[in-house]
Amino acid sequence: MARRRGTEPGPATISDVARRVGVATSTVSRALTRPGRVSDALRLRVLAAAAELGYQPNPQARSLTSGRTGCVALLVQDVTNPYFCGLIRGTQTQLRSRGYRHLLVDLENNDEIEEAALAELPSAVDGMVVMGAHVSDDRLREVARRVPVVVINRELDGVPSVVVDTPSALEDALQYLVSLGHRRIAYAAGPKPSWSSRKRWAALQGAAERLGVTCERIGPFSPGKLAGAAAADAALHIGVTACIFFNDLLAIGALKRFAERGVAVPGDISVVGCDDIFGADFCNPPLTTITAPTEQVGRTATDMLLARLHPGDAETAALPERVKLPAPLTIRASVASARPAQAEPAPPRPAAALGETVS
Amino acid sequence: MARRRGTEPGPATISDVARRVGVATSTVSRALTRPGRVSDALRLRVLAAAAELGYQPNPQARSLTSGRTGCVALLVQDVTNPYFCGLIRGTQTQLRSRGYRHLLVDLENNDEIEEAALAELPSAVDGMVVMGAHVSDDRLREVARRVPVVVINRELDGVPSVVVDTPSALEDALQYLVSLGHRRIAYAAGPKPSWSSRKRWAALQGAAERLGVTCERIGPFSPGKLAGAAAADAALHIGVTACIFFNDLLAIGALKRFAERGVAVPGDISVVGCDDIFGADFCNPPLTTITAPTEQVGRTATDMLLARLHPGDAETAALPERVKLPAPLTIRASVASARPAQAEPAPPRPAAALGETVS
DNA sequence: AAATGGATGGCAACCCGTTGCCATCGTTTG
DNA sequence: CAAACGATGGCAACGGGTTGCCATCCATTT
Repeated sequence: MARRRGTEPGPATISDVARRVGVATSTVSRALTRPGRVSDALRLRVLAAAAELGYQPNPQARSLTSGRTGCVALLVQDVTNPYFCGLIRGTQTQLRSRGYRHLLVDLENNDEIEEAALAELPSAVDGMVVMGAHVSDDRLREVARRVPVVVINRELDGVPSVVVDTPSALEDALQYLVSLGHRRIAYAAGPKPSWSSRKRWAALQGAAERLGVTCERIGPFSPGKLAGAAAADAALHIGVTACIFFNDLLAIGALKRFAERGVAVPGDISVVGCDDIFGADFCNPPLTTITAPTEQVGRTATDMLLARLHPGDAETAALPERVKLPAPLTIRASVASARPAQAEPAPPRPAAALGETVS
Repeated sequence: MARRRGTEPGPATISDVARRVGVATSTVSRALTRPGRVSDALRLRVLAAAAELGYQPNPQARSLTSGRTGCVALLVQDVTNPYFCGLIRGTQTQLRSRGYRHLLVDLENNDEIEEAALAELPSAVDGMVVMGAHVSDDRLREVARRVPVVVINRELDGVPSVVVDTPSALEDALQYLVSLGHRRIAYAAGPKPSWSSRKRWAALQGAAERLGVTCERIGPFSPGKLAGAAAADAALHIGVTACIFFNDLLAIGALKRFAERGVAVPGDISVVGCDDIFGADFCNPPLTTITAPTEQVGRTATDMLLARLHPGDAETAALPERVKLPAPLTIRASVASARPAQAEPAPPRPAAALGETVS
């Protein structure tokens, strides 16, 4: 191990400061972390000495005794998906303001990585905000017993959660489509294990029944632009006049596929997405979608976590166990009235030039 | 401090394992970290006991003696900008594969946050990958003396760097525009302190001179979609037939503004972006842009950092100090031939000169 | 004047691993 | 058969702070 040489190498330690001031290390420690525990005069001398020496407490040493690491982990399914940008920002902002550092873990949509992260992180962080699709509810509860956890877009007993109320907005969206004359509508589902996708589908089913229209499920599709092409083909195949997609990525991928096949959006088919990710407002046509307040989700989840980390703090006191954030339906140009009734589903038109606007 | 109660609460420690096996903690430590230093028989017994107790070494304690934290920080200007998604992914992948954790710091395009991060992080991480616009070269060098640093998209002596060779591609882009008949071209610059924007502008100036066309600079603009509207207006104001934007965000913002003002792209004005961010391929019209290999940038920068953290490792040995990654010009629909003769007196360059430059 | 008590600072144990050095023991070598 | 040596495991000192508990000291209170 590297021993202290005569001259002082590495960064200043607490005992350097103590020596300088002529007090015990314990006193320096208290001067820095327990304001009020030492006299003001002494505290100022300690602060001055610390500043002179450029002293910075060693976070590792501090966390060894305190048991706290000053780190909070955010687990996201796929950083490549712009949906998560807002989430990251919201989390980041709140953590910084409370002096925490932010460990980011990209699960790369991979269940092994997800499980590995869930197994190893609890010993390295003070808390976790988890948005993972593969882990089971039970396993998540188990992890939550080891370290404070807040889950996003999933609800389970015993673990605080923040969810976006996309399902309610989907009911609005369906009603909106029906009001425009659509009767046969499809839902392009997300991945099998996705809690969100199941909830969305359940809401749509219920609403379709109430409204007396058919809503068929197609998929599951993996939530990427590529799968959007498959979803588009499937929607065309069953001959619906409108399709609601599990998320915008899928919808945007479908938009491209429709254009390739010469199917006009919204002329031949109306498209609704979910989440309102970056790009949903400038794709072609701009997407009617459900706007998820992702940054607020990140902020809220982080606040809830911090409240559990510091019980008794006024700032974050009295946050409920479960938060459901409203998500407005954002109307853009990808939805229009259903075309007058047809006997047969629309046959694909001859392929148009890529990117050509069919309107 | 929470003392051990009779029953064992918290996670198992090394001395729990030692007691179980009936050896000293030092022996357990060596059995786990110095294969060969203890007999195989004993090592197996230790491993078995550790597994039974679910023992996980405490990362904090470990880093206290070793001096290494197992964390690497990535500093990005603005996580809200999808440009950084690829960067994050690339960094994340490499770090994970080498057993490091990933601290993400969003600088929120704010110089105070940037400086605070640069001041505090060195004591908390083993190394940093920095993509920050506000910090000065000198300050960065100073930080790099405290902790290994790799910078992205900036070159300075003494600090390893990874840059995207957008400037070269911009020269190609300019030549491409000229070959299509454009003579008056604008460059919408990024933020003043941006190293990248300066380099891009320098490359364009040089190329414009060689090609005998005018390239005017407008801006600086902050790199967001909103500023894109201002940039669009400025480009229209000076009456160019093509505009190259500092980045795609700006270009996409401009696209929207052009549409609002009834200016056809590429009919009335051609648009070129930089970076090929998420959305550049499905905006309207799809953007001709320069594709930055962001994920590769993240991977390369991380590899370079790890090479410095583990000198003598075969895997990452022999990486140069400076890496420049090529960025192809990606042609989409936002560029077209300049409209025939305008009121503006185009310099009478013979078309022949153009033919030669078309590649 | 004695008793009570709050403010202040020091001592030393402790958090959990890591590692330099030494003791022991069995084995190989001359 | 003794000297030398390699393999193996233990002791204890760290690393850099934090905190329970105690000793002082001075100021009230009665």
